[in-house]
Amino acid sequence: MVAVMRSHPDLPTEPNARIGRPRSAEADRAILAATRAALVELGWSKLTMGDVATRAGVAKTTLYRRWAGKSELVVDAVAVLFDELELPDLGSLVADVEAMVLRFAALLERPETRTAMMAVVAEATRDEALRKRIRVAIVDRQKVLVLQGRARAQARGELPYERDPVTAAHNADLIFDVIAGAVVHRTLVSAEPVDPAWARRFTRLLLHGASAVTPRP
Amino acid sequence: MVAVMRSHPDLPTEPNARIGRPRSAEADRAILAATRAALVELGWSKLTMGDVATRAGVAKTTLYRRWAGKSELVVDAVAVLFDELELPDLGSLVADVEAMVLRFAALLERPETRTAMMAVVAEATRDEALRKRIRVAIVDRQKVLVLQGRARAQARGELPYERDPVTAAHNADLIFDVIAGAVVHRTLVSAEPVDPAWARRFTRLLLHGASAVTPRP
DNA sequence: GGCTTTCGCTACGGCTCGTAGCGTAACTCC
DNA sequence: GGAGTTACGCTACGAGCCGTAGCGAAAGCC
Repeated sequence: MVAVMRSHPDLPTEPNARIGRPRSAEADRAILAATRAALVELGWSKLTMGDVATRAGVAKTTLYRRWAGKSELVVDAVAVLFDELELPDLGSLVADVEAMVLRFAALLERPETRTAMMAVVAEATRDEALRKRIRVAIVDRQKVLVLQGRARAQARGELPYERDPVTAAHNADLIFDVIAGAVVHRTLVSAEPVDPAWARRFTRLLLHGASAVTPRP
Repeated sequence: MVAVMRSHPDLPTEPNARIGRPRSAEADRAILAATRAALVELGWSKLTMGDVATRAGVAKTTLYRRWAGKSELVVDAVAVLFDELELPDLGSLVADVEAMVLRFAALLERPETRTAMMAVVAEATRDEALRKRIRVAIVDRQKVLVLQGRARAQARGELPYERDPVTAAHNADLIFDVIAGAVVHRTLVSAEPVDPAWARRFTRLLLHGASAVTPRP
């Protein structure tokens, strides 16, 4: 997540231990924290590199030595928040999904992530490198949770084991897009809260389908 | 969709027929078209008001007389594209949903919408007025399609009629967030194509649930 | 001590923003 | 036809941010 834009890769010496003055890890910490603070106070669009540098007590040039621009910086600043996400084990697939939805939504409702996520994804539509950065720093880590949840549910006998690995991967990707997409859309586009009642309705829909949301009399 | 920021509402005379030089409808057309062209060529972040004005053959001040800023302008410019969305009647709920998903995805894969949608939603997280503008200009019109689809499916006997109107509204909102959210997430975050195969898998999941994506032997 | 890299600082050209001020054009009401 | 009102194109401007260059000093390796 750190260590970006080094002038030239490790050709001369062995991979670890480069020469010259090392980069201050403390500065990294301060910059990322300052970025999150600025996101909360100003939001994505009014956040400027100069302001972040001032908040962090660092020169503006130091920022540009490590991050190519605002988008890359914000991705790294927000990514650590997603690392706190964990899949709870509540004994049943329904309970696990519901809890996961609520945790994910709580994260998206924080002002930092709320204003940052959509913005960086928007930037990424025209920037392949940024897209990859978002994927490895944020998206892929969430997708792991889906895989964990499925494995648990299969062990419990709540979901069938898939024989074809291609189908299995397809299903995992699909379910991930549905869960993340629905929560994001509800939170950021519809701008309505993801409360326990919504999580319950959504989970019911996800597991049993639209035909079952209102059971026939 | 037009007619914004008029200096004072129609107090003196009757509602229609205001005094003074009327606004050029041709200019509106040219500006919105220029905005879409700029979105395609430059993308959201590099689009500037001055550039749009030049493309449209209009003075920059004319833009600011009608739109408060970039976000509002782009919302209106993209909104007309969503008006082309229609719900096909293919005889079954499955076929209708699949077709709708593909049409919606095709719209999101266009360069104009691709770069614009996420960006304006990101701006809207800190701007209630902009959020409302997006809702009435884009979101609510799509939600109607869900209501249409449900009505048809109910008439066909594919979905149960809901007695409680509150539950009915909840379900419609939920299904809307799931469909739109999943397609948007797949297209813009996962950055993978929504092809007929994906649409089929998604529709199956939506209608019958995760327990049914891989039928038990 | 030599070498290399990072750091803070200052300064800069370039771009975009959003507005003000003007004279002119278009339209309505009397 | 004239008076009143609003929209338009144009120019100019201060303000803010961007991203970089150039410097001397600091902090590590050989």
